[in-house]
Amino acid sequence: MNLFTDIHARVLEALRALEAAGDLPAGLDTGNVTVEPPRDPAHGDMATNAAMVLAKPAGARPRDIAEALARHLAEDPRIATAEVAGPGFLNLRLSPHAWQDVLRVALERGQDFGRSRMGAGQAVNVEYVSANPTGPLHVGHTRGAVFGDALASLLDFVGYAVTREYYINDGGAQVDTLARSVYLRYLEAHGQEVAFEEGTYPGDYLIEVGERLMEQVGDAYVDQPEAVWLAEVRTFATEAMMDIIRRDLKALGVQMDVFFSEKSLYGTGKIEAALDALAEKGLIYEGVLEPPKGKKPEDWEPREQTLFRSTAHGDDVDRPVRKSDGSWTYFAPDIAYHYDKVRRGFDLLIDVFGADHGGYVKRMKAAVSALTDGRVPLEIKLCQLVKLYKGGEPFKMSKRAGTFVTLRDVVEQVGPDVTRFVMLTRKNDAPLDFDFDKVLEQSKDNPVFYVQYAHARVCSVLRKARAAGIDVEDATLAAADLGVLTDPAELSLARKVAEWPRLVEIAGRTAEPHRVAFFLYDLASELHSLWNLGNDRPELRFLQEDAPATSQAKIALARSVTVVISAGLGILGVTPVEEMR
RNA sequence: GCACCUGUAGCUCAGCUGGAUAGAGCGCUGCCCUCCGAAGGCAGAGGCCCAAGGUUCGAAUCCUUGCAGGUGCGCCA
Repeated sequence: MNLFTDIHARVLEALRALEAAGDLPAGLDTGNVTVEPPRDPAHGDMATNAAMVLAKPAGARPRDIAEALARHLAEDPRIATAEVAGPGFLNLRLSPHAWQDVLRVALERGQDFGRSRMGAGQAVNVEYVSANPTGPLHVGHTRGAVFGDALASLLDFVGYAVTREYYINDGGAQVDTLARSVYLRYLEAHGQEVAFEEGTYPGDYLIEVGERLMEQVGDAYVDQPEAVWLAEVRTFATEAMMDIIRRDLKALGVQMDVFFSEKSLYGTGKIEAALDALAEKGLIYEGVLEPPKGKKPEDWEPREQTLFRSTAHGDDVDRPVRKSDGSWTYFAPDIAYHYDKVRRGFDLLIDVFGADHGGYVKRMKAAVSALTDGRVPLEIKLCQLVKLYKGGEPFKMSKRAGTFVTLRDVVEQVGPDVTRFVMLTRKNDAPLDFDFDKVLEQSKDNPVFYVQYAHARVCSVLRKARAAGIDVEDATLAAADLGVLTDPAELSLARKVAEWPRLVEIAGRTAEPHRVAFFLYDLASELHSLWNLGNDRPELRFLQEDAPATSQAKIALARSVTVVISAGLGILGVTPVEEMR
């Protein structure tokens, strides 16, 4: 149930009636007709631009159309008044029972209030995190993980069939480096002195992996040449790292459906098959790239490589899929991976990348566009950097200084709920400040607290009502007579609740989960505002001790707010709290 | 040099994919507790929406150009 789309449909119906009556020419394009909440609430509950959009094609004056439309709409019982205003807006004011109905629906549907069929069950694959299995996840990955996860939940909520996927980069040379580094830790576990030279990973996190390797193989690899152990240790090390990564993701509340191994693309003909598919379209050729202008690499020399004609699909230059020594570039398995996703039947692909991979967007889109002849869209969401602060002071991340902040550090210090909410209080393409102290502050500066507080306040009212012997089960509240909710402050809050279904659809359409976080903040703000009015005006308090029926109506309003808050927090992956501590 | 992202209140940012007089929080100035938890609320001041053109009934939003900041740019994944 989305009151805005309902009224929108009603407006279109009225327009068709005007056409039928000859008041408007037939066959007008109503695609641009909108029904939205006006910026200024004084203008009413909803406004439609229909008259202005249609004036020109209909060859009529906007105000005339608006007035004719107003006469039709006034017949609808949900619409109290329809007034023409400004250049031709039609401002609608809904009758209180329209809003009261929304509250009833919210209580009846609970967590599913606002669920939409917008996605029409289309299969969408959301790929996120996809960090190299060579080290633990850090703060940057954390943002991508939270964003991707919330986006996946959001799309699910608006009616897509979502698959959450992690691409393991276990195919390249960095896995050999990982294996060698683990081997050093393994020798160390056997009591040897080792040195971590340039090109190895000296991080402490590999100590336990080396120890586990020792437990498993004893001294079998000690003082043996690489040929003996490299392949085995590579597999062991990647699996060990993926265990760590999975554990960290779990601590953050992220659960993947699929872990896809890059390695599985090698030696199986999958890369070749993907490139063959491109070759069949004449998009693969041998050639030499021009050096980038302005910033020419020191050791530039022309080389003949196998290239993908990505410029045919919107890229700026063609991209190599094979190095000059004949081995694959990173791009080649990536093409094969996306080809695989396409062949698994997804209608839409979404990749969540870090901002440092921005340069990769066009070629990846070009590849998918070429492989599917443009049938399967690939949307790439870039997450900007996270800037860390502690007590207002910038907090530099440095491996050498030992201030390498991992996902685990963050989650252990502030908890998964706070981490997730804060990471979603900014657009994905804007940089994010994360202050370890401020995010834990219990004040209204802190949006996490503010939203949770609103939820907890209502829970507290419910507890008190039960103690007073009032039935506040959702079913009872939904059946209560909500007609007593007529105060402007109460209707204003109900209006906000009614906006939720519309808001999630917008958030889903734009793939912007941060909109949910901002909406919850606004909603919480409205609740706090009404709550505070109760200080001076006792009749606005949710709990009316001597009037159970009135209490039920008012509590129904409050409860519907928490229904939306917990649904919204659910999308963000945050657990609502019942009381503050 | 090129590509992508970002320029909105003193600060940090929203702005519903073109709507009416541009919003919130912090900070600043004043109010409101024998209270349903004030861990909060109310009011006020504060704007050339980076700049200049264009598109149209209408632009912070779309297009062009410029300026500023960030990110990236063939054998790194």
